[in-house]
Amino acid sequence: MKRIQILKAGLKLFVTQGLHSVTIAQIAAEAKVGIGTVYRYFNSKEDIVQQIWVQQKSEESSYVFQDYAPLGTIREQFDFLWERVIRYFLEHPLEYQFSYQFAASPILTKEIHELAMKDFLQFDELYEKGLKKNLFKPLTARRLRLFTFSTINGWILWALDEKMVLDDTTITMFLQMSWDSISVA
Amino acid sequence: MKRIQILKAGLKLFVTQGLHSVTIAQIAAEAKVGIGTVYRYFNSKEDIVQQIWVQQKSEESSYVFQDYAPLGTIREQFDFLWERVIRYFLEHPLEYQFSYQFAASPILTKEIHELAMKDFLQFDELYEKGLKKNLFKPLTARRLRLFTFSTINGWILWALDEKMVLDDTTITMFLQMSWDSISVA
DNA sequence: AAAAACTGACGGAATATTCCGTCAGTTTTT
DNA sequence: AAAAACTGACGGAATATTCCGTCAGTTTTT
Repeated sequence: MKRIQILKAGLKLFVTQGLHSVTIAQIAAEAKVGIGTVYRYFNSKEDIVQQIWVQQKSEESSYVFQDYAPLGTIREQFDFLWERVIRYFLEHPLEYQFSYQFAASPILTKEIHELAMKDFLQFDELYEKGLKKNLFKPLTARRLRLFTFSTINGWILWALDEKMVLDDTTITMFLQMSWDSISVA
Repeated sequence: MKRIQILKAGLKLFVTQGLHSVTIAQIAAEAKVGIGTVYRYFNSKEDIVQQIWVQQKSEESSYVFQDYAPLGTIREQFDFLWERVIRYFLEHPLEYQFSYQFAASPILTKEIHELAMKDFLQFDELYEKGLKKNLFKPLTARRLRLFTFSTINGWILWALDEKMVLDDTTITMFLQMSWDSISVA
């Protein structure tokens, strides 16, 4: 419980103030917890960041894959999953910003990334199936997934930045754009 | 001269170690400059980051728009400019990572972003022309530009990460994907 | 030779981290 | 079943450590 409080507090502060200007004492205060307690659960500020990342990716994937069954056409599955990703981030702007800001941070090792990403590998199965049916441009499943993700990722960034209203029509168009970019003409 | 040395040193250290773990003394050492000298040119670490950003975007845009003349088809202009963007980043991985890592940082204010982005507005003219000819999906020029940029941005991230070999064929395909995502079917 | 630029040792403020007493809850003893 | 002993999470004061930013002395430029 306290551990989660600390993670949430850290996430909020890191996103709004930037890693370097957040002190452990601030995190403790925001989490309504003693400073010592922070050290009971974490070794350092970097450790907190790493654990937020893992926790975060885990929450994301639960949301995305909840009730997911790979039925229907590839396109339907594609839309189902990516729409979930989009909605998750739009509903959790703080978490999104954290995700964006730290994705390329040197604090997160390759090991942490792999650990955190393992739940997202289901995406690759989808792309594999699409490739077999010659729906996609000739890249590996992994690369197609990364491509779609980075597209969506950047798009959400400015959608939040410009406080765009994201109704169903907009999201549908966006999924169409993502699809068009990887599918064969 | 020393100012530029400091900016380059800061960029390198921030990217490889992360903002919070880089000290002014480290930057001074890397730049082969006294600590006091850093304070002669900059007020703080945050100030250094902001000035790196501005400097960086300025170098990028010089590279991208060098010898650019809006001739030929929209598609040709599109390819010309975005290929330049891609090549710039591929040739400057450190600069790319800096750009990626700090794009969403709370250190960079809206003012800094606007200042740094003003040289890239030429892109919007291109998109405006394309919109007039009904080549693109019905979004604003600004949004189409941001969309393409985020696509390319994310793509370069994993290209560098996976140490992909980026020959002309790959770049051509990639430009095709970016084009496909915004053009009308 | 005067002014400007530079250097890096140093003091002290800021911050991280440790350490220990407290106390609510649990287990053992009587 | 009451009392005593035990446990370990917790908080925050104390301490260790880092890091900033200044400034006296030095070098370079004009």
